[in-house]
Amino acid sequence: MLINELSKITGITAHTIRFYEKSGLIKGKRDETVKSNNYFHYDDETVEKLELIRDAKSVGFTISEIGELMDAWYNNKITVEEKVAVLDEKLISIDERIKQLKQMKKMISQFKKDVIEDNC
Amino acid sequence: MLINELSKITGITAHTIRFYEKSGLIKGKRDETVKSNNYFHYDDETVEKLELIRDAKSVGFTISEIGELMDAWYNNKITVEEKVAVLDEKLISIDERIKQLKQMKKMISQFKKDVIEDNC
DNA sequence: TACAAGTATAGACTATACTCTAATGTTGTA
DNA sequence: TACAACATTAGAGTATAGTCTATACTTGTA
Repeated sequence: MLINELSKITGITAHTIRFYEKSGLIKGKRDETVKSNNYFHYDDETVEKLELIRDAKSVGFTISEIGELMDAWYNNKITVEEKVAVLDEKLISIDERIKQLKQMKKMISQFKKDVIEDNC
Repeated sequence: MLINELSKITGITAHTIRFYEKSGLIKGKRDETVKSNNYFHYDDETVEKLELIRDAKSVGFTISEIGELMDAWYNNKITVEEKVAVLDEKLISIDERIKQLKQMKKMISQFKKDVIEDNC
C-alpha cells in the first residue's frame, strides 16, 4: 500500500509517517520495476509497527526507545540474548513507572481527602 | 531562603527554578524592607512544591497539568468542588496510564517469550 | 577595598516530536 | 487532455521543557 492508505488505516498522518521513516522506525520499499516514480510501498508489518509505536508512545516511551524495542522484535541481526536484554530493560522501566504512578495516586487521594475534610 | 539554597536543597538548578517561576508553578517573595536588591525569597512550601513538580514530572504530567494540580492543592481562590474535580481528573488519568502500562508489559512479555521459544 | 560568589533579566540555544509549506513530479478520472 | 488527488524532498515552523550566555548589579570575605 502507499502512504495515504497506511495513513487511513492507522490514523497517523502521512507527515508523521514520513517523520517515523526518517527516524528509522519504519521502512517502506520501492518497486524497482516501476521507473516512473519512486513511491514507497508499505506492508502489513508496517501497520503493526505503527500501532506499536502509538501504544509505546502513549505510555511514555521515546522514539529512540521505541526504535530499540522494535529492533529487539523485528530485527534479526541482533542475538536472542541482546533482544531479551532490551525487552527486560523495558519491562523494568515499566514496573518503575507503575510504582511511581501508584505513589502519585496515593498522594493525590490524600490531597483530595484533606481538601474535603478541611472545607466541609 | 534565596535561590541558591533552594537549588541545593531540591537538587534543581537555579535556571530551572527560574523557569518554573516564569511558568507560574512557584512564586518567590521580595523583601520590601530591603531596597538595595530585588532578590527573591523562598519558603519551605516552595521546597515542597518543587518536590511535587519533580514527582509529577516523573510520571509524565506536563508543566500545565502540574500547575492545575498545585492550584487545586495550594490555591485558596478556587472552590472545594473545583479542587476535587481537578484531583479526580488526575486520578482518572493515572489509572488510564497504569492500565496502558500493564498492557504494554503484557505485550513485551509475550515478545520475550516468543523470542526465547523461537530461537532456542 | 578588591574580588569571588551570588542574583536578576532578557534572550539565544538545544532536544524531542512533530507539523506544515513549497516546489516538483505522477497518477487516475471526467 | 485537463486537473484533482497523491507522492517526494528539503527545509521551515511549533510546542514543550529546559539549558545556557551575556550583562549588570549586589553581597560577603580575605
